Amino acid sequence: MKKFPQKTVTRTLLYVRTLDNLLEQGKKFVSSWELAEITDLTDVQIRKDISNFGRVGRPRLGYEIRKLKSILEEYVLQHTVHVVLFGVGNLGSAIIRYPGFHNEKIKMVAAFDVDKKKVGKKIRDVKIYSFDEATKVVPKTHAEIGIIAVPAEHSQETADIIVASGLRGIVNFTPTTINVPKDVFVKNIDLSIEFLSLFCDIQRT
Amino acid sequence: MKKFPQKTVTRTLLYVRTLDNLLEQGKKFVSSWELAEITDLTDVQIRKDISNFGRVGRPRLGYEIRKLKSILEEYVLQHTVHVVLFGVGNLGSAIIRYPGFHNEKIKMVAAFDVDKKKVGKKIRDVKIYSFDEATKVVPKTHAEIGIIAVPAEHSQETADIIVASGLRGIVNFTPTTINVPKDVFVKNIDLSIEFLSLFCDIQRT
DNA sequence: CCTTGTGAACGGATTCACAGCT
DNA sequence: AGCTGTGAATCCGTTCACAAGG
Repeated sequence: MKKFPQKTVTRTLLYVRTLDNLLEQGKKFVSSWELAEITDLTDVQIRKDISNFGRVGRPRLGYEIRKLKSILEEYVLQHTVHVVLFGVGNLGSAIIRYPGFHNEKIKMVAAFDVDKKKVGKKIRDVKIYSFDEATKVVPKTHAEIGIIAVPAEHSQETADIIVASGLRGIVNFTPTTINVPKDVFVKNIDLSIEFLSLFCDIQRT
Repeated sequence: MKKFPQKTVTRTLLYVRTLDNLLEQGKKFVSSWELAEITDLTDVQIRKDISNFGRVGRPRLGYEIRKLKSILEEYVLQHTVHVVLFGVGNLGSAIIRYPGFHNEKIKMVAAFDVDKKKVGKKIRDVKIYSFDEATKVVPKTHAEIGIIAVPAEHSQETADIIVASGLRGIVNFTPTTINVPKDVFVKNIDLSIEFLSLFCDIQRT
C-alpha cells in the first residue's frame, strides 16, 4: 500500500464521486478531458493522478468507468469508515442527519452529549450516550474518527476524551486549535475562516 | 491592496483568530515561536507571513498582539462579510444558528427555501424568503456570498439563482460540482471527502 | 489520428541559514 | 543573548512537451 500526498488523495476521492455520478447516468467510458471539465482540474493532472495506480486507460477510448472506480477505491476506500459524534447541538444533529453519513462508505455509529435529557434518545438510528460512557462505548463501535461539534470552550476536553477512547482521527468543527498526541490526525473545519478567505478572493479581483 | 496567495490568506485569518484568543487571555506580546506552538505551523513560516505586512515585530519582545492583529485585519478583513443561505433544512438551520455567523466579522442577512411553510418565518433574526424572491431580495441585503445547503440534486439550479442575484462568491455544501461563470468564486465543502481523506491519513501510518 | 502515459522543466511555497536589531 | 527579518536553497506539485499505443 503506497503512500500518496494528501492532495492526490483528495482529488482521487473526488474522482470516485464523479465516476459514481457518471455510472448513474449510464456512461461506460470517460476521457481525462471530460473528467477535467467536470472537476475543474486539468486533463494532465488527472492522467498523472491515475497513472499512480497503474496503466488503466485505453488510448482512443479513455477510461472504463467501472474499472477505474474500483481501482481508485482500492487505494482510498478499502472499507467503510465509522465515525462517532461528540456534541448533539444544532450542528451535531445536522451532521447526524447528513445523508452522506449513512451509506456504505461512511457510517455514523454513536453520538455523545453532556445533556442528560438527550442521552438515551436516538436520531436517525444513532443512539446518544453520555460523555462519561465514551471510553467504554467507543471501542465497541469500531469507530475510527471522532467529530467535535461541542461549544468552542469545551473543544480541548472533548479532544482528550476522543484520544482516551482510542480514536486516531478527529474532525474539529470548533474555531479552536486542539492539542493531541502526534499520532492522532486532526482536520479542522473552521467555517468562519472558509467564508472570510472566500471573501478575500472576491475582493482582490 | 496587495494580493497574497490563498494559503497565506488562510493562515493570516488563523493568526487573527489566535490573536483574538490571546487578547482575551490578557496577553500583550507573543513570539513567533508561541504562535507556531498554537497553530501547528513553524515559527519561520509565521515570520515570513507577517513580514508581508511590514516590519511589525520587535526583537527580544515578539509581536504586540493588539497592533499585529489590527495590521493583519487591515489586509484580510476590511469590513463585515454578508452572507445569504439557500436551503433551510437540517444543515441550513444549523448554519443559521452557528455562532460564528452573528458577529462583527460575518453576518447572515437572509435565507431562502422552496418550502412555503418555512417562508415568512425567522430563525435567529434571519428572515426566510421564497426562492423566487432571491433576485429581488439579495441585492437589497448587500450580501457578498451565497451558501448552497439544498439537496444535491438541486445544487446547479440554486447556483444559477445565486449568480443571477449578482453574488460573486458561493460556498457549496453539496457533494456536486457546480458550473458558474469564471468571475464567480466557489468553495466546495464536501464533508464525505473530508472524512474519507482523514481516514486515508490514519491508515497509511 | 486521438487519447493515455510520463520524464523533464517550471513555479510557487516552505525551510534553511544567517544578518540585523535591541 | 534572544528574538525578528530575509535572501538563498530546497522541496513538492503542476504543467509542458512529447513518446506510446490501439
